[in-house]
Order: sequence, then C-alpha cells, then structure tokens
Amino acid sequence: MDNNKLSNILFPQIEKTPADYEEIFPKRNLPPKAKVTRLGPSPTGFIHLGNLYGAFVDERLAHQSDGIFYLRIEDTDDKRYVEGAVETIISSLEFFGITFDEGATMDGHIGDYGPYYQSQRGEIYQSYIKDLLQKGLAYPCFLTEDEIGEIRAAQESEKQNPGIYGKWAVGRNLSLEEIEGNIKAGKPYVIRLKSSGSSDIENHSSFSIEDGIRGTLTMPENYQDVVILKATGIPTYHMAHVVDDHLMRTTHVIRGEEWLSSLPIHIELFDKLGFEPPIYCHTAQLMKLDDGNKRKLSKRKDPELSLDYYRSEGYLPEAVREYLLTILNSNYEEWRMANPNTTPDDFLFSAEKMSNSGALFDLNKLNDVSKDVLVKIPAKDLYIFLTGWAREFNPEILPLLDGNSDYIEKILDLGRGGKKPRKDLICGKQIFQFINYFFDDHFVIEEDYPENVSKEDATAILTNYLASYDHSDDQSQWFDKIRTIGEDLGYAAKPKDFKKNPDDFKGHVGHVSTVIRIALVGRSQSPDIWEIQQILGEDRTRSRIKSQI
RNA sequence: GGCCCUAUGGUCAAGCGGUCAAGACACCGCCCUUUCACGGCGGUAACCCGAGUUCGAUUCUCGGUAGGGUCACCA
Repeated sequence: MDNNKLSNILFPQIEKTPADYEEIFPKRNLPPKAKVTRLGPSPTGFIHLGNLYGAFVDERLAHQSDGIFYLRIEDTDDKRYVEGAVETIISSLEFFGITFDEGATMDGHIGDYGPYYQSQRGEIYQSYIKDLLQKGLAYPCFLTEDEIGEIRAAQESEKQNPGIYGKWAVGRNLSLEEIEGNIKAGKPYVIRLKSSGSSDIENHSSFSIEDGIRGTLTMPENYQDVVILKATGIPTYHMAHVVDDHLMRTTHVIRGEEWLSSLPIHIELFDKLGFEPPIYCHTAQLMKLDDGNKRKLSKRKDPELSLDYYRSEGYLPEAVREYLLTILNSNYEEWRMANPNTTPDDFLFSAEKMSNSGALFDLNKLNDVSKDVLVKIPAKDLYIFLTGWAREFNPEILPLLDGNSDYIEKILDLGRGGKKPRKDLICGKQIFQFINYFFDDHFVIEEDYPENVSKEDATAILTNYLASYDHSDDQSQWFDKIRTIGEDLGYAAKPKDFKKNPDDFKGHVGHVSTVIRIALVGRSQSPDIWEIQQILGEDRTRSRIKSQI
C-alpha cells in the first residue's frame, strides 16, 4: 500500500503539515510552573453545577500559577447548536466570578492559539489525519451502519467484545484500488485509527498513568480502531481533544470521571501523533441521594443542577463559590476558619486534595455557608443585590424594594450590628420570606400561640400591651412592661424561675413575648421585637396588635 | 455482561500500619440571654463483608458485595 498516494487521494487539498502547525502555535512563553487549562463545553446551552465545579478547578489551577485559562467551544457534534449558547456559558460563569484569559468570547475569540471553535479547525485536524495516513497509522473504513450492526451481532454470539478491531477491522485490508473504487462510487467512509494495541483480550497489556487527582491509574491499553474522522469530515471528540490540547498547549485537562474509560484511546492518540500528553485530572461526579441511593444529578429531575436555579433562588455568587470550594478541597473549611476575612482566592487550591469519590450535593450545607457569607455583606450591598435579583426573577416584589433603600437596609441590618451578629439571611427568596411581614400586603399570621397560653390570656396580654404601649420607651422600659403584664397573669418574669418551679407558673416571659411576636410578625421566630416595632412605626404596631385582639 | 473508578457517622470529610478514629452540616441537650436568634459547651452517630500479610490493620494484598461510570460516525 502506498500510504502517500492514499493520503493524497483522501486529502488532496490539505497542504499544511503538522510541522507547520508546530511553528504557528509555538510553546507558550510562561513561567515554569504555570498551568494552562481549558473549559471545553459543547454549545447545547445548558450549563450546570458540574460545569461550574470543573470550571472552578480550571480557573484556580491556572490563575494560581500565573497560567492561562481559556474557553474552547467543542462543537464537533452535528447536533444542533443552540442559539446564544456561548453567550449563556460565558455570562453564567462570569456571574460566579469565573473569567477566561483567552478563547471564545461573546463575539468571536481572542488569543494566538485559535480558532477556539472546533468547527473552525477542520483543516488542522485533517492535516494531522493526513499525516497519520501517510505513516500507515490510520485508514479509511467503508463499513455501513448495517454492516457494523452485523459485526456486533456476530461478536455478541461469539462472546467477544464489541467494536472494530483485529479480524473485525476489515477496512485495514482494503487495497488502494478498492479504496479508490469505493470513493469513485461515492461510498461514504470514516477514518479509523489503526490501533497497535493487542486485541487478544486474554493477555493484552496495561499501562499506568498519573492522574492529578486520583494518583496512579492502571488501565488496559486501547485496541479499538476508533473513528477519528467522521464521514462528514469532522473529527470525533477524541481526535479533536488530542490535537487541540496539544496545539493550544494545555498542561492540565480537568474533566469528569465519565472520561476515564476513553483515556486509553486518548493516550494512544497522543502517542501515535507524537505528542506529550497533558496531566489529566478526572473529577468525581456530583451526586444526589435518591430513595436511599446515590445517583448522578440529572438535568430533568434536579432543578438544583442548573446554574439558573441558584440565580433564580437569589443565592449570592460568592456563597455558591464558597460552597463549591468547601466540597472541592477538604481543607478549605479549615483554612476559612483561620482566615475569615480574606478573599477565597488566597486559598491555595490543590488538585491532589480533591476527593475522588462522588460528592453528594447538600443544600443544607450550602445554606449554612451562605449565611456566613451574607453576614459579612453590608446591608447596602445586599439591597443592591436584592433589587437586581428581584428585577430579573421576582418582578412582583420589585415595587416594595425600589426606592425604598433606607427602609430595607434597616430591616436587613436587624440584629447584625453587635459582636455576635444574627445569621438569618440565606438567599433572595428566603430573605424576602424572612422579612415579608414588614409589608402589609404580605403580612399573615402563620403560627398559633404557645400551647400553655390560653385564648383569654392571649387576649389579655395583647390588651394590656396595647394599653401600656409607649412607642418612645427604650428597650428595657419596653421589656419591663412585658414582664409586668406576664406576672400579673401568672407567668414567670424570668425563664429560670419557671424552670425551677414549673408548677408555680403558667409559663414565662418568653411565652408572653411570643404572643406579642406572633401578633406583630405572624410567627414565633424573628429578630428583636422592639427593634422591629421601631422600624414598623407606632401606627402599624398598634393596629396589628389591635386587629389580633 | 466486559472493562474502569469508588467505598469512614444521616451528609461532606480528615486519616495515609499502633489514634479514646479529627472537623463541618443536620439532629438532640445544656449554658448565655430581657423575648427570637447569634454564640459557647456537650451528646447520639462511622471504618461494607471475608480471607491474607503483619506482633498489630480503617490504612497494604486478594476475593466478594454495593454504588457509579463506560462500552457511538455524542461530547
């Protein structure tokens, strides 16, 4: 077989050689330890928590080492490209503080290693494939879908592994004349890698590779003649990945563990092409508990997988980032406790510290982390965030916020002043529910009075409270009155007294306050009542008590 | 089914041959307190199973088991 002739028949138009591309895309001029990472989403328009999770790793690894983080759009699929998908990807990630140094942008791309859309790199791939053909490391294959189906059926009945390899790889034996004939006849074909791995399943060899997260991995070598160029002339992911990450000089490839099983293919491709493989970091899949079983987060069933979920719930991007960091690196929380006031960027992130078993997504933990994050954010900034969030996701409450900054900021700051600030606030949706009693239209009584307070007592408490109410009382004068009201009705003035002699009292001052609290805010838990009344104003305070009587 | 990855409390997760097996979230209790919180202190709760190596295994090896992934002209 004259490989040269074959390659020219198949790719007459390709003139540039791999050597040319080596010159066009020289090694990057970066500090010795700089890492070059990339995010390679396919433009389906759906970007999820897993993407963000991976993107964080990419971003941290690159920027921590003065390296480069770039965006490459992997659109080799003939599936429909969703309009606006690239914009969605970029803006979603930007919202969470992830920015690219290079690659695809809203309106094209920037950087010297492009183009960054795989669909625009056809000639480059074909040049490498032509080279492989010349070296006898690849071949055209004219097998039809049906023929492949037959092969598979035969393999199944023989209990052989499926695929095109060994004696099944009939395309390997075609003569130049047969190939030319097929092409003249207009038969579609793909290009397959001529794998040198042993197809003898009993004793084919393995190789070891160091994974950046998992350590030493032992895998069987590839023996499949995988497709590297589809009939459409577009390369498969495998080929595109290897050529691009080499040419774009990627040093670290961060991807999900679902890629682990195609690693042998990639390693063989790197080898055949004469490239140095990058360091692979295979991340664990994000999981969810479902009916007692762990399972992969799914697009359909789990709204929390979508990045939009966090945006529409009104989580602050900082909070999500903080949460992701805690599940990404086990030592982050510890570091955070020691460094509460610095930026998370100061944390030294390491791939080795990543867990290699699937982390379960924990909304509880997110909320807890979020509380800690929000407590540090000034009311002014929270207000700005909240209005922005409402404008986009909850326009019906926007009128309550807009132009009302003084009022809202006072509310948000309730109990946050002292040394031990309250941690009430989690996300936009929750914040609004938490403070909605400040708006008459949203104020409802949600809870009943404590069990040990009779209906008559409740009415008496509120009646006396209203009668003695003086809006200008300071906090201690105000509370003394509540104590007196309670004592008159048989409630202990101090919870301790009640605990010591529970039989001597109907309850304690806490129960009395709860009645007032429910009348004022509709529930048993809220910030300090006195402060709430000061914000609510005298008229509303009185009328709410009155209407409860 | 073949191959690969994984396996410590309800969840996340330290550990890397000898520990009373960290810590965080959740839960429970107590304390603080002028109510609700915050905070502080404490508690319940774990090494998947079986062999082997070893004086000694959560840790190493091998088998099971379970969960996950993957077996495309999708990425």
